[in-house]
Amino acid sequence: MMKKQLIMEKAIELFAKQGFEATSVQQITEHCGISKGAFYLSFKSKDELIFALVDHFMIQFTSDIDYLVRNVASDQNLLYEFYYAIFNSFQKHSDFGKILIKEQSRSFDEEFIIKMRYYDRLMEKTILSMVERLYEEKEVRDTKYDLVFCIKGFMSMYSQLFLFYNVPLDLKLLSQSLVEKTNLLARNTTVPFITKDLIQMFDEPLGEEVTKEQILEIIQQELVEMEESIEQESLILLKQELLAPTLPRAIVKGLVENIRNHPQTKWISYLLRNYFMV
Amino acid sequence: MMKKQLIMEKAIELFAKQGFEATSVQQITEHCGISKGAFYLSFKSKDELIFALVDHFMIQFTSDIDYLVRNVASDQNLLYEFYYAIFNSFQKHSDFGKILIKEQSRSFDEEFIIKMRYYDRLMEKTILSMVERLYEEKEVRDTKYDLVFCIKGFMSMYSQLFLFYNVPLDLKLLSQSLVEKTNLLARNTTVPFITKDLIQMFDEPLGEEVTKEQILEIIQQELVEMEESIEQESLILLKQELLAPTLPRAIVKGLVENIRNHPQTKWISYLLRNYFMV
DNA sequence: TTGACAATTGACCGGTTAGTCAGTATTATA
DNA sequence: TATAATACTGACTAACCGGTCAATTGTCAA
Repeated sequence: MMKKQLIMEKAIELFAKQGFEATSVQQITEHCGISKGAFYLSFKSKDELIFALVDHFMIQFTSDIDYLVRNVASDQNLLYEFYYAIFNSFQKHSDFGKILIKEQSRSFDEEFIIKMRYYDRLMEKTILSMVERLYEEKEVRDTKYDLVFCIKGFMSMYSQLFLFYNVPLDLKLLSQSLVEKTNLLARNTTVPFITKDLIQMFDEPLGEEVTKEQILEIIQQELVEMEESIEQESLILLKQELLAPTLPRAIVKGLVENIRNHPQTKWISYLLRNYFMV
Repeated sequence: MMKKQLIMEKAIELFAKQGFEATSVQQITEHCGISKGAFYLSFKSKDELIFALVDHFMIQFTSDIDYLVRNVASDQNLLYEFYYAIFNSFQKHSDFGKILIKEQSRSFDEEFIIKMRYYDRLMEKTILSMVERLYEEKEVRDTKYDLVFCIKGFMSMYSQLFLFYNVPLDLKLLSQSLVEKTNLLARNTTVPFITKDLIQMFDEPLGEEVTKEQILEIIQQELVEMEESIEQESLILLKQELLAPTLPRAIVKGLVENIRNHPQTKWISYLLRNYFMV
């Protein structure tokens, strides 16, 4: 399974430079120092690779930001921390960001569009919960969907600076600047455009919640590939808890926290956080 | 030359659905009901087709918006008219809009990137001049570049609604909503991020102005393909004026106005408006 | 009706691609 | 060390691509 990692890392570099279509499997394998056949031992097809890449990064990105929004204690700093984390992530994974922008060309690929829309809506959900936490209900009741839209607009607009110019940017100033803009819009907007009705017109309800069985399956799949570690032990305990709840909430929360920083289990941590509501 | 038109129209449909790379010349010609060879009578290559498409639409879009910003009399309405025109155009040409978004995947194609960056900067210039006209210099001196960025962000964010959902949207309300947001940001922002210095770091000076000779060449090229009309007569007079200025400004302005609404001469009208400064 | 010219066709070419598979090398096991 | 299982290789295939050009069809003046 180490090969999978290697291929993904090398493929990102090439995709970012040349785009997905323009990069051949041959090029990737040469860049990895392996044969073409070896590629197909790790991935069933070239498409499976790009999907794996998208999942790998979007899962990390989405669950990191969600964790942050749930766990920054001070309302005062939340918005700042949010923007900072977003752009820090864009900066760190700029190669993947480039791929994401380029591969909007795949927007005719049904599977791809559904996948992206799914992560997009998870992010929207997170932003919305942040907005609802930060501002008075009466203040933003009618305008909060516009606000979410504007925040996403700021994110996408300013992140282009990271992706297309290799200029070192002052993340702190940028975050401050966007905090001010967001607060201005949140506290003074009176003419909303995106109403709840409008949202519902193009948002079919977010696919039914992930079920216990699905989570168990993901856990099982992950367990077979893990070596002995705190994460593995935590995951086993969480699996038992999922089958038959016995542990106190505090312990469950701690276990979920244990697996939060491992890339392979981050997603499970996110799913369990939602499932156990800890 | 009628074939060219036909190919461009049919190609847009296919590109919007499938993307540029994924659409073969064969598919295009089949969709047009012509042979593959006939395609190469109108365009030297597949690339030349996409460049022609980009030029055709971006020229119209850019010069229409620029004309509007220069000619809406009332400052009161300008911003509203601006947004309305933008989204109206996105709605009308949503197929081309989709191509534009998808073909950011061509960002490794040097020629393409330069072309797009050129139109992007023309648009930025227009927006900046609007901002400078609408707001007090002392109010937006330090924040106007951020403001331009935010306006572009609003444009790109909300235009996605037109491109990805076939929902009839209330353009008037949307424009009003964005006017309010823009005014809020313009009048209250105190923490700028994009400074003039930063702009200059990634904006090499906008390519030297188009010269008189270049304009003459474009006019000449256009004249040979034109049938007798007011536009043709105006263009001939403007050509003479360019070679030896004799006419009063009012007449020049009128002649430039005459050729503004013809798709083929719109760009010339834009260039001459800048050249004669009328 | 003829013949010269222009417009149009589609089989064809060289090149590239994703994906396969028979065979080879490596490792683990007994 | 012998055997079995696994990991890996790279030549090969079938399909498709953009682009060409000899052959065919259409047009119109004489």
